[in-house]
Amino acid sequence: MALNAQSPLPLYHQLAGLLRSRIREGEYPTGARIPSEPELARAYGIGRPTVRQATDVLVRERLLERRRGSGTYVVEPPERVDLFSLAGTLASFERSGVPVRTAIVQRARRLRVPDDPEHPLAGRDAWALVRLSRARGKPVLLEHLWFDAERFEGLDRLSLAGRSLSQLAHDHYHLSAERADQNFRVTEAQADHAALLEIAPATPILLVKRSVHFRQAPDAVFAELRCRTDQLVFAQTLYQDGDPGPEASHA
Amino acid sequence: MALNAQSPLPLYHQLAGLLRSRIREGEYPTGARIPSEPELARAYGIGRPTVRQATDVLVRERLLERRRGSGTYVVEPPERVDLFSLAGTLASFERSGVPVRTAIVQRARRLRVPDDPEHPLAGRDAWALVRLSRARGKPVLLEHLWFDAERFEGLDRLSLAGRSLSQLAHDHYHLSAERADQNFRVTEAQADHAALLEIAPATPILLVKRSVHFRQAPDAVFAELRCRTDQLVFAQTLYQDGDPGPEASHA
DNA sequence: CAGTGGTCTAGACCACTAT
DNA sequence: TAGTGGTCTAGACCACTGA
Repeated sequence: MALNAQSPLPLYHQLAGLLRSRIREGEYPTGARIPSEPELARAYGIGRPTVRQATDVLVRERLLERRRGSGTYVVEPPERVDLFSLAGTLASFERSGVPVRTAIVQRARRLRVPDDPEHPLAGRDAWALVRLSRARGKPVLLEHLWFDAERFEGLDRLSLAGRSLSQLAHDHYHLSAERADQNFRVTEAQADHAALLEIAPATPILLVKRSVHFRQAPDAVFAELRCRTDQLVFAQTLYQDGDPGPEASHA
Repeated sequence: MALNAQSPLPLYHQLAGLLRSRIREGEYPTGARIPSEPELARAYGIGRPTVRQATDVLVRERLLERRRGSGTYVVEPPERVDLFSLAGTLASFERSGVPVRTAIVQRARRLRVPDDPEHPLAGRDAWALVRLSRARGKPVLLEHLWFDAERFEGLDRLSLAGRSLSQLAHDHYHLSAERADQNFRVTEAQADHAALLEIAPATPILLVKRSVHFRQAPDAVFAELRCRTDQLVFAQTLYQDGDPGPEASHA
């Protein structure tokens, strides 16, 4: 439970991780106030600036929120964009009462990715799998995913059902997604995709191509998402980076 | 040029602004190294932690990049998502050699926004305007924009042509966009929209509805973007918030 | 090797919130 | 008024980069 000053991992990072898991495990539930900065500093025998550095990380992750004069609080559900799917969207639907169920259509198999100028893994070995998500009994999202075979050694032996793939990448491979490039186009569904999505062939659907970048490995994951926007509206929230917001308003 | 310790604006924020304008004005061009942290601290008579706090802001804005042992450098063009349009996309096309031209289709006029559950300004007064963007001579993006009339008092008297609307909001109204919610659907173009986009009526297009939130004013801007993805692929980059990245790799 | 950013301490004063 | 977060100082040691 204590922090290790000898560890190569900085103290503020250790503390951030500690607080993060306490929040996830419910010790500090949503809306709760975490111990004050001086308290944490005393408790862990570190300086207050180091405590702030740790909570800074979590504030930027939108897990914590500071209220001057009052305390630091655990914030409402993250509502983050999940870079591995449109799961951010789907999760928000779950909350609104519409359950979303995701099933594996095709288990992970290793293959050589064929040539495709838009596919960052083209010509390399990858694990490929296909998932289908349903809401209100209707299929709404078909995902084709490719994972760099070297980076994700042994992916086929992991159980993927019902697990967040970004969580999996983090826990099993110590990879954290940093950035994703994606683009949007309207296309007509191919016959096989249409069948899975239960629509007529050539029905226009939303096609999103997404490339996920990790700090240690750019372009390690690629995904094609096909969305039935007649059944589910796909949403996201964008945050403008930068200013944590100064205390005073400008004159 | 000096910092003012009496100002209600924090020192680190003043310094961040100073550095930001020097970068914009070309004093520190792309790729250049800015003065070291100790140098800046000496030059402005402040502590090094305060200098770091200032450059932290710019690092999060992706304007600066730190290289340990070497220095802090001005980073390649921002490539940010412009919350007022798909201009991030369009700008990147500009760089790739495809010029994009935007014209006002309908000048700003004040109106009462009709009822619409998806329109955050419904029932309130707003400035409404319409823009059309072309690439390679073909229309690719039709934007309907609504600005809260109270927040954007006098918007009709400003010249909007060729100006970034987020720059305008910042310069004239001291509003900086913080967050945007948006959703994506495939729809069939209405007759009037189809005419402007030079496509057949009922052609499927991408419809993006976006609500822009400011620190001081949530939901002050709303936009409907209609995109011809057959001509231009709409792209964006998402950044995972959080970790600035610790120094050491984990064991 | 000198200089850089990365981390950390031990204080300090302030504006603000809750009571 | 006591406690909170917001800002700031003046140091320190370290790992790393580049000449």
